[in-house]
Amino acid sequence: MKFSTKVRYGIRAMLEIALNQSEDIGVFQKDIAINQDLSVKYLDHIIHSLKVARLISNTSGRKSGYKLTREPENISILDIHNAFEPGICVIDCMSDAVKCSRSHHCAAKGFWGGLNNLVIKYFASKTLQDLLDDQSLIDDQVN
Amino acid sequence: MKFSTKVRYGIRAMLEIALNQSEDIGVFQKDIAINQDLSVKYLDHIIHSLKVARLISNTSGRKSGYKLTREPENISILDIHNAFEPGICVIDCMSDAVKCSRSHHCAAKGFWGGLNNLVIKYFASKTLQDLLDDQSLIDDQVN
DNA sequence: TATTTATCCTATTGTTATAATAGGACAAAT
DNA sequence: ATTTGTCCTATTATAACAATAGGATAAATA
Repeated sequence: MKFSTKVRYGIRAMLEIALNQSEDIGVFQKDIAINQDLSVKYLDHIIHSLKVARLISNTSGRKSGYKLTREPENISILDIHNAFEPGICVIDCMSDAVKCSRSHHCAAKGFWGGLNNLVIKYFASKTLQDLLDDQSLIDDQVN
Repeated sequence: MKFSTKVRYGIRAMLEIALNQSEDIGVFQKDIAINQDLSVKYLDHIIHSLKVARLISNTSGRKSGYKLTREPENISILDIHNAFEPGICVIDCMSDAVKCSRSHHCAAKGFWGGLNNLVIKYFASKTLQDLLDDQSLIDDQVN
């Protein structure tokens, strides 16, 4: 059970934008790549997904940089996750397209369903602002 | 984020044994395969892992069938999970073999760590007996 | 003792999802 | 006119996982 690299990088990219955006200018893809040790090319895909999900934008085109479309406290980690995945689903027979013929008399179904709900709830409860607060604590410790 | 087929089948195999074992005789691999729609050959691997983890045994050799080594209320789903996986680890940098050089100043670390603990706690809190109880409820509904 | 057969063991193949790279088009800024 | 940050699509690598396969072993039983 592992979360994908895209989700992990997506969170880091969002953090990077949140930390470095300012009123007049956003954050360049290149700078995100440098600060987060990612290839600019690979970051292409990450940025694209975040844009499609309308979590970031670069309204005035090139050279404007990327900014968050909402306040960090209004962006949940579930929002970020779902920019890359169709949703949270710990096993296939949890999804709508149920294949398992035994699902109606499956004793394990309740167990997996409970886990799925737990994970969704956790992702939904944490916001980008929470991670920014964590970042502040870390930075304080260093200084 | 998906749990492996082996873990899912492992839980089902354990349920099958718990439901059908008796004082004098255990459950045959072949019968588990038939009842759970799995190939006998694939079940080989599942059974092997469960044996190595000492969750089941067939002490008197062939024809004795498999029995649980402990009471269902003393077997957690985490025990079953860990018969197939080295442990629960939602992202690689959670593992002991930490590769990520940014881990000491990573703002996302707390988020992932919290999730990891949550999932472990859930797996540890549920026992095979809980699933047997669920099974009883399901069976009651049918009758 | 020969045969059956459930289990045991190891190797191999098939399959899929993911990670990452690559090449170039486009359009705004200078 | 040229630069360059972004945009778009295709392709390749890679690795983990799912599943099959073939045969060895040893206990039961005929």
